[in-house]
Amino acid sequence: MTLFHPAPEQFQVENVLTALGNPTRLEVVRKLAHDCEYGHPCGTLITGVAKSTLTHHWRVLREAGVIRQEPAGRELLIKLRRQEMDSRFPGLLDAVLLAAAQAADSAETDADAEASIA
Amino acid sequence: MTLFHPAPEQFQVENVLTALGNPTRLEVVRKLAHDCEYGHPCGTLITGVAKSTLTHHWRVLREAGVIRQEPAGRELLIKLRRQEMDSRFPGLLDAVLLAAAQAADSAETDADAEASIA
DNA sequence: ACGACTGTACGAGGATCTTCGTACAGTCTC
DNA sequence: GAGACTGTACGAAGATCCTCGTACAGTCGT
Repeated sequence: MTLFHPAPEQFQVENVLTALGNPTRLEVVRKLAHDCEYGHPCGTLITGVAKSTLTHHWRVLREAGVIRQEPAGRELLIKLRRQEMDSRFPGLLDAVLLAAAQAADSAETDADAEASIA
Repeated sequence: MTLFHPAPEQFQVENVLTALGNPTRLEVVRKLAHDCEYGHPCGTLITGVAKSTLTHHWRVLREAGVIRQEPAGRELLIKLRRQEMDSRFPGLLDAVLLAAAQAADSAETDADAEASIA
């Protein structure tokens, strides 16, 4: 049961975009980007989702080249493959993260606006 | 039958990434980016695909905010909404187009390599 | 008005994605 | 070794996506 990690030359734009095009996965990637030095155990990033569902999302992200999963004891530490992604697709990850951050900001602003109305 | 075009504030990252995550649509966007001043009629961008299939792809791209469809006589001219996309998600479209161009290059290199072997 | 043309709308089939529950493999602690 | 823990593998159900054929609306020429 060795997990497949593609080499940077094997990264495909479509796969990366599809992987990041899912709200759950995009949220995970945002959290990982926040402190990308340390790896996070699989179970600590998202709550309220079944384990097997998460496994599915890890697979999609991993096979697109977005994340790396490294065994550490009985856990698998997840890290963003930021450097490799940047070297293959310069600026892509940054642009997506920036866009996602903007979306989160405007969502907060909306919530504030609604709250101030109520 | 007025086609819906979202305002830039309504653009959502997930939709844009999903729209660009499809090979057919990404190819279309690349062609549009090549000369984004002029609009292309719907039928002139891709061949070998059913009309109704194209209509589906135009809808996905349009509702994500990537393209605009303007009536012109009996045709609909398609343009990239590059400026609006850039103002909402800075650098995103450029990064995707760059990545797609790199992918196309490496595909050509692969083809050349295979051809030189054969 | 009529026919040719461009492209959307609708419905259907097949493939893929998302989610879940359950079962299992490895690892850590006692 | 027994039990708790982390996460994958597998199978299934439901939703969504992709593709197509056909039918229709609007426009241009004659």
